[in-house]
Amino acid sequence: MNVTLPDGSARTLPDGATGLDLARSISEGLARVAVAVTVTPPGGTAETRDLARPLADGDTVAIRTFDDPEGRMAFWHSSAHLLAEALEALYPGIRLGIGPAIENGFYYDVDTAAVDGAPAIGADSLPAIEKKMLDLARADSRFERRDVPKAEAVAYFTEKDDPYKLDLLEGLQDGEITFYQQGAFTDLCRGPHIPSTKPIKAVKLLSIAGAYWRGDETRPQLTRIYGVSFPKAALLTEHLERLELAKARDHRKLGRELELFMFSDKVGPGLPIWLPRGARLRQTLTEFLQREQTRLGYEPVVTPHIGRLDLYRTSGHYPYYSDSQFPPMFEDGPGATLPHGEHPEERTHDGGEDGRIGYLLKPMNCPHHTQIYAHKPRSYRDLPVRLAEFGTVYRYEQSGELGGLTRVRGFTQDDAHVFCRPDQVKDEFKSAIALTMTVLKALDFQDYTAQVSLRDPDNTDKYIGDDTTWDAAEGAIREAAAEMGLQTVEKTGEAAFYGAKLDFMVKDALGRSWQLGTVQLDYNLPERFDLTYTDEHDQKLRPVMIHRAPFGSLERFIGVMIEHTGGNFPLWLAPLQIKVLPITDAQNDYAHAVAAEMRDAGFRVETDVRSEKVGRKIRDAEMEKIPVMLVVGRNEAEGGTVAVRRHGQGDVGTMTTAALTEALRAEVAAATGT
RNA sequence: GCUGGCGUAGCUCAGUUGGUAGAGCAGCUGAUUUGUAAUCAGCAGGUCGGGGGUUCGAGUCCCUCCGCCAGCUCCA
Repeated sequence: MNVTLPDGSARTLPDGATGLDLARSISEGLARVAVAVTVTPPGGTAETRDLARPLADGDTVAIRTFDDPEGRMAFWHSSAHLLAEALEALYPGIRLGIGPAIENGFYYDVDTAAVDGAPAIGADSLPAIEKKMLDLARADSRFERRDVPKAEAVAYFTEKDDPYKLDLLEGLQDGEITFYQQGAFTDLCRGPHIPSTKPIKAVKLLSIAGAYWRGDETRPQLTRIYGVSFPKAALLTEHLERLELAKARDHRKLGRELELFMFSDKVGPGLPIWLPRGARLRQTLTEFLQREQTRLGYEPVVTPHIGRLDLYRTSGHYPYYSDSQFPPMFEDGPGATLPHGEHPEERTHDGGEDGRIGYLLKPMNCPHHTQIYAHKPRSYRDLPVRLAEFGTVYRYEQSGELGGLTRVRGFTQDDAHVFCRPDQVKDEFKSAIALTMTVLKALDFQDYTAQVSLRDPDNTDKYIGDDTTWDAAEGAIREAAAEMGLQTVEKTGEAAFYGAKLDFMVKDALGRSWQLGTVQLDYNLPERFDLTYTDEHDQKLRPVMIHRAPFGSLERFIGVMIEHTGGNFPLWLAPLQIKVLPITDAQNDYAHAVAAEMRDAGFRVETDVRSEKVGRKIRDAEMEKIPVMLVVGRNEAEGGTVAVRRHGQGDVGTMTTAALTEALRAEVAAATGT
C-alpha cells in the first residue's frame, strides 16, 4: 500500500503496516521519538491515532512527536492515565471521573469517598503520587487499545463500582466504545495514546482543586489533580522556569511595585483603588479613546451611579441577575440589612403594597442610556445617536471569582450605545469593530481572538426575545465580522441575555483568556423601553441598539496590558515619562529648569534631587520603568543640554531640550496616530 | 458559593519538637556631592490577618470569621 507524507512524498509499505512501521521506514531516530500519527484517509477528515494502529492505502500520514501539539496531547493524555494508575495503586477503591490533556498538561478528576478511611488528597499528597507515577512509568507498560461492546463496558464499571464512568457510558453508542489498558489500569477512552509509559520521564503535579462532575454545580464535586509531564527532565525544569517568569509579569505584583493600584480590606474585596500613577495611566487611555470617539461622532453623556429598581425590571436585568447585584437600597430604610440574595417581593417593589421605593447600584449603563434616547422625539434623520460614557458599574461577583484587576466588583466600562435604523446596523457594527481593532493595535495587542458569542439554543429561557430576532442578530454579526476580515471562533451559550456579541479575547500572563473589547447587537432593549423614531412617512419605528466597549473595562484592560508590557509602558502611556537626575546638588536648579521646560512641552516629569550618586538615581528610575532619564551634570548645565538615557537601552547621547522635545513628540504621535 | 493552599514590619522573607519576634530593602535623621543599575552610619517600625479556645506559657496546636492565591461554577 501507499501512503503520503505531509511534504507530498509517497511511501510504499507492506499491507497492514502501522504508524510505527512508517516511522521506522523513515528513520530509527524518528521511530524512537514518535508518539502518535495524524491520519487523513482519502476524502476523510484528519484524526490523530495510536502508532500501533494499521494504516490504509491512500492515507496521508503525519508522524507526531512531543514537539507537535497533537503529539503533546497524546503524551499528556497518556500521563493522565498514568496518574490514574498511580492513584488506584495508592488509594484502592478510588473512583475516577475524566482525565484529559489540556493546553499545558493534564488533569484527572477523582472521588475518594469510597476509599477505605476516605482519605482526603491534599497538596502534601502530591509528591508521593508523582513518585508512584515515575515508578509505574519505568515499568514500560504498553497502552493497549481494544473495542468493547457497550454491555461489557457497563458490566466492567458496574463491577468496579465507578458511577462516573457509567454516567459517561450512557452517552455512548454500542460500537464506538474503546478501552485502553496500561499495566493494571483500564480506562474508558477514545485515545490516542503513546505506545508505552516509558517516555514519561519527568512529572510534576502542580495543584489540586475541586471540580463539579460534568461542570454542573448541582452535581458532586470531585478532586481535580493538575499535572504536567515531559520526555526529558530538562524540559520540566524549563517549563517551571517559564511559570516563574510569568509570575514576574503578574499585574498584581507589578501594580504594587509600580504603585499603580491597591486594594484595602476596609474598602472591600474586588474594589480597586487607583494610586496617582495608575490613575494617570487610566486618564491617558481614556483621553486616547475619547479623541477617537469624538472623531467618530460619539457624544459624551453622564448618568448617575444608581437607578430605580423599576428601570432594571423594564430592562430585564433585575430578575435575571439579582444574585450578582449588590442588594437594593430603599428610601425609607436600609435595604442592605436584608440578607444577601434575599429580595422579598414587597420590599423590592417600587410603589408596591408598602409604598417603598428601591434603588440599585447600577450594574450597567444601558438602561440609563435608553432614557437619554427616549427623552425627546427622534427623527430618522437624527440616527445614529451614539451616546458614550465612561460608566462605573458595580456587580456582586462571587467571592471565589475575584482576582486582581481582571475580575472585580466595581469597574469602569468605556461604554457607548448606538441607536440606529435597521439599515444602518451593519455599518455601525463594522465601525465599532474597527474602533476596537484600532485600540488593540495602538496598544500592541496582536494576539487576540475574535469570538462570536451566540445563544445556547437548548437553554432559551436564559434569553429574552424571539428566535427570529436572534437568528437575524447572529447572522448580522457573522456578516459584519467577515466583511471586516476578522477570523472568528463561535461559542454557543456565551451571548448576553439580550443579544449576541462579538467579543475580543486576550490572554493574561498565566494563559487565561479574558474578554476585553465587545460589540453587541440588541433588538430587545429598544422593545422593552418602547424606543422609537419617526421615519419619512411619519411612521413610528423601532431603533436597533448596539452596545460596544473597545476596552471592555478599564480595570481588566489595564491589568492585561500591564502583563503584556511587563510594566514597560510605551512613552505615551507611561504615568511618569521623564525623570531628571542631577549629578550633584550644584545642578539641582538646572535640573528643575529642565523639568519645567519638559513639563511645559506637555510631558509628565519629576526631578530626583536626593543626595544620592547618579548610579543610584539611575537604578531607581530603571526599577520604576521610567522611559526617559535625563542626566544633568556640570557639562550639561554649562552647555544647556541633557544626557538622555532610555529605559532598558542605556545612554543614547546628549542633546538640547528642544531636540529632545521634538523627538519625543514624534514618538508619541507615531504611537497614537495623532 | 465550592475544593485545595496561603496570611510574620510598607516590600521580600527567616523564626527548631509551644518558651515570650528577626534580617535585607524601603522609611526617618545625619554625614557624603558623587558622570550612567544600590555611599556610609544611626534611628524608628510588628495586638505575628481578626476573634475565641487548649496550655504555666501560643507566631507555632484547635475552632471560627476575614482576606489573598489556583481551579470549578458564574460572568449583563
